Amino acid sequence: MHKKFDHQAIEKKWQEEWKQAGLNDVGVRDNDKEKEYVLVEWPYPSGNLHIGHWYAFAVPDIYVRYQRMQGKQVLYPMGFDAFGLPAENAAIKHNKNPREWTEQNIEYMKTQLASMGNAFSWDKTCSSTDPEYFKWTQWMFTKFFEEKIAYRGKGVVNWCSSCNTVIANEQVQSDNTCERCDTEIEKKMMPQWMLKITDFADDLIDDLDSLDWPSHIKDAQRNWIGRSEGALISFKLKSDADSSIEVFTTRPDTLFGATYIVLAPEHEMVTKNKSEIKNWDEVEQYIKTAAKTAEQDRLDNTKEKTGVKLEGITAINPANNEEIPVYIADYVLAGYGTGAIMAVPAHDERDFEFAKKFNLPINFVVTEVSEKVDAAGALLINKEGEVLLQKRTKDAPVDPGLITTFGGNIEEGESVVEGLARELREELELDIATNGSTARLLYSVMPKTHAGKKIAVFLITDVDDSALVLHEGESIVKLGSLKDLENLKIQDMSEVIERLVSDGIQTISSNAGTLINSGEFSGLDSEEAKTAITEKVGGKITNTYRLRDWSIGRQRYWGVPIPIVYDPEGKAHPVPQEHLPWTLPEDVDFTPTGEPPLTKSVELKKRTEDIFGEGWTPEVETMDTFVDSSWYYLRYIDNQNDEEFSSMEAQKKWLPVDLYFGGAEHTTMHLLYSRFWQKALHRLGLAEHNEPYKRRINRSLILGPDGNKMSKSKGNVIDPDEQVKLVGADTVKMYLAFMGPYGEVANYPWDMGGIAGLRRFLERVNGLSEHVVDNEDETEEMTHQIHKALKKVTEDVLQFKFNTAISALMVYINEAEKNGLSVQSYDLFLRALAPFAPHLVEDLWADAGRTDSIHQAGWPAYDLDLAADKEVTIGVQINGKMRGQITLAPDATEAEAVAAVQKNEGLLAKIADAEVKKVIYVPARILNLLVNEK
RNA sequence: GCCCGGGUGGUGGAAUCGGUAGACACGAGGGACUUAAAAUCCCUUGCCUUUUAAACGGCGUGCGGGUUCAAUUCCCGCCCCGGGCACCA
Repeated sequence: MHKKFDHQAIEKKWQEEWKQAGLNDVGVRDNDKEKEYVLVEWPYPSGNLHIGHWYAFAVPDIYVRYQRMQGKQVLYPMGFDAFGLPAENAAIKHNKNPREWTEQNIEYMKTQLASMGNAFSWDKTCSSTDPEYFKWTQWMFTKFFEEKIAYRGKGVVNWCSSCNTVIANEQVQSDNTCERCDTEIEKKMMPQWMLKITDFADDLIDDLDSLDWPSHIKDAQRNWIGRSEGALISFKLKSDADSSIEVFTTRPDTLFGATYIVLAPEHEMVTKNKSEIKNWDEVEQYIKTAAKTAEQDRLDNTKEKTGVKLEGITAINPANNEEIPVYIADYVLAGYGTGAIMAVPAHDERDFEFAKKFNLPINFVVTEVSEKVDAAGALLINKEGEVLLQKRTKDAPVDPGLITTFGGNIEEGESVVEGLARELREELELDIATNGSTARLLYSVMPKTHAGKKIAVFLITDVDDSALVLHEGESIVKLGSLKDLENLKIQDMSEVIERLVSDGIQTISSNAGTLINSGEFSGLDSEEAKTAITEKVGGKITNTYRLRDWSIGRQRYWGVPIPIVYDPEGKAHPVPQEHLPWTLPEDVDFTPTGEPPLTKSVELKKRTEDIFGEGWTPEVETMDTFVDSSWYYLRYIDNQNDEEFSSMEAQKKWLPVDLYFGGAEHTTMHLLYSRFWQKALHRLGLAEHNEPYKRRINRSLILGPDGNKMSKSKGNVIDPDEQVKLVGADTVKMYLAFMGPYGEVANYPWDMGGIAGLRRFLERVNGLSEHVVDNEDETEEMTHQIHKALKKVTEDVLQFKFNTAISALMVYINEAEKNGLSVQSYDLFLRALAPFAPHLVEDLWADAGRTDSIHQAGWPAYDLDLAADKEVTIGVQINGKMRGQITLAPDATEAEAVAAVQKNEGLLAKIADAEVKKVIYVPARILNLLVNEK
């Protein structure tokens, strides 16, 4: 009889034992082994471990323990990201110093973390609030300051009135609210400490190629950085030959079509030219209104365009020297590009909208022509812009405005154009016959896409003398009269355009194509024209980015003080290294007032004057906590070093991080910031590597049992401490690992029944010793089974498919309980389970008389021959239908397979006397017999 | 609108260089043990037709087509869900 599975006793015993033995410390013990740096995001010490922490730390621990057993020296550090608002808010509430609250929480959380029984390298820990840590955060900041990577900028910032601080763009949610407290964000103009992340934008995009990250994370970062390739072009002002407006455009090829200029309302040119502007009152009024309009409303692109013309100011289009008007409009953003655009209404939808409203000229300068046609629908619009027929079916009578399906049925031998032409003619004939059609004048303007495909567009001037334009995908233009649709000929697009324009019809398209109406550049295609035209007008090919510089100043207390002091003239100076850490003063009232709490510190002011002299003042802002976490992986590896933040030697040994597990929410924040930080250090010669993380795995979310995100208000929170007490750490860990593959973009609901299943499994493991037989008494099949399981587990763990790895162990135990397993196999099985259920397995290992730790016993190697199946059952198909199965050696020949069928009565009966024409046999997969049907 | 993912039993999920769909687990149903319950063990469990039962057969991986001896897997079109970006010139 085996002993009871007393998880509480086992966990306590072995956690203590491992700690005593320093089993999980990295130390120097394994210095000669291959290194592997496995990183998980350090937690904020909120004082309570939640199930997400378990998922984040305990599941990767399987991989860590596996690699250690494989003989690697694995660094798996844990620390605390402990600055930030919750501590400060708690401090306000309890009238304590946030440090006290934080340190208490860290101590408590350490005990919770210990309950996981993870193989954390506690000898390599660090915490962001430790002065020995933030001393280096400050030191790096001063280096960045010296190199102008950190600078005092002035700009529009996101202000959260509830947190009483500035927050970064990345921390503003899509509905313009604060990430922390959901308060609506206001825009404020303030001096700001900034980090020049935009300087690294190209590298941040280009170096993604070298990283072994899931492509969706790379895509998200590229998207976030938002590089646009284009040109800067100067437009001279007519009123004042010396001044000009610079615009950014991605389409310099359309310069000849630029019929006006639009500036953002905040553009400096506006106030600078106040005296020139005749309608200043109106302009000023518009600027005021625009400033008041919430960012959100401005971003609502369904809203009708607004703007005001700057009377008295005109610009010269450098391509054709034409005089064009200048507007201000809020659809142009001050913070992107130059805050000014050249408007090309013929080839940009937004400009088109604006031009329509203000009755501005539209010049077509690009056509799309190609030989390829493949249409999916049709649209007919009359002169008034009313939709008469759109994608309608053949049988339905014409119902103006009705949207149904049309087209697509191309008959054999017809080209797509011919087919559509025929169908359209039939439609119209039917229409005229049945309804005495109203569809006399039909025009089409169809720059839209439908389901990702450009759809066909028809243009018909009237029934007797019609023109037809087909237009699809990248390009195509065909023109003909309705009478001879069969004899369509490709004609010059300019003819179509002229006709469209003379008829007052605009067809706008933002696609590339061939230039028309562009002087010497007509006939070039867009790509060639971009550089040629830019060159001609003295413009500059350049990139622009969506990414803004990182504003890191926070007007709160509990953060790293920005190590800057100002001389009596107000010039900023970095605090020299000898005075670091530049600590937080204690004499502060941190009740939020909107003023940084450090402003009122007498101690800080006195310290500054004592060191630097009278009249010197300290910087009173603290740093964004994302700064702290931008370099923690560098500190872990050399956490005792008081000479450097991290020695080159340590960096060479440990970096880059081999594997970084973390949450999807950090994709465009922490992950981007720390890549930037590493690159900045690298540029300064302080870091060995250019990228911090070689491989990244984003994990999914654990949902409540009801399938919703866990939250106190929903009452669906699973408390890990409670679960651990109930079923044990090993069970909780294995259950989390068993839910589904790790690192997928899928969220798993917690299932009470599911966790009970894992507990049952471990109970069976606990009793497995009763099924152990002498080595020579194990069946061949069972020897095969253990090696097969080992192979599967080994392969799956490397791919983070812990769920199927566990499944393989379950399959094995099902067999072992039935058929018995040898002493040898029991040993192998325990070792394979060790990373998953470290406590129980260690205990069973000791029970089996072993005095070493199973975690140092080495990963069980499998024998490929033993793991291979001796025979396989394959499906037999007759004419492609599954009709039975046969069992063969995996490498059986076709003749052997057919012979097996001959011996199978059921299958023979199905073939009967039909003639077998062909045999398709894929060894170990399928046998398909093609026979003549009788 | 653009860019990524993803749709498989009652549930979580297996299986994709095309080759017996539903491993493993949960849940459910039935049985054993028990005075009883819990726990444990055994059996059944994609759907449909038929049947005491089974066999046989048919259908089945979001929908509609296609390629193939063979499609969850490849191709075309569509629908739905999740994530990122978005008046970014």
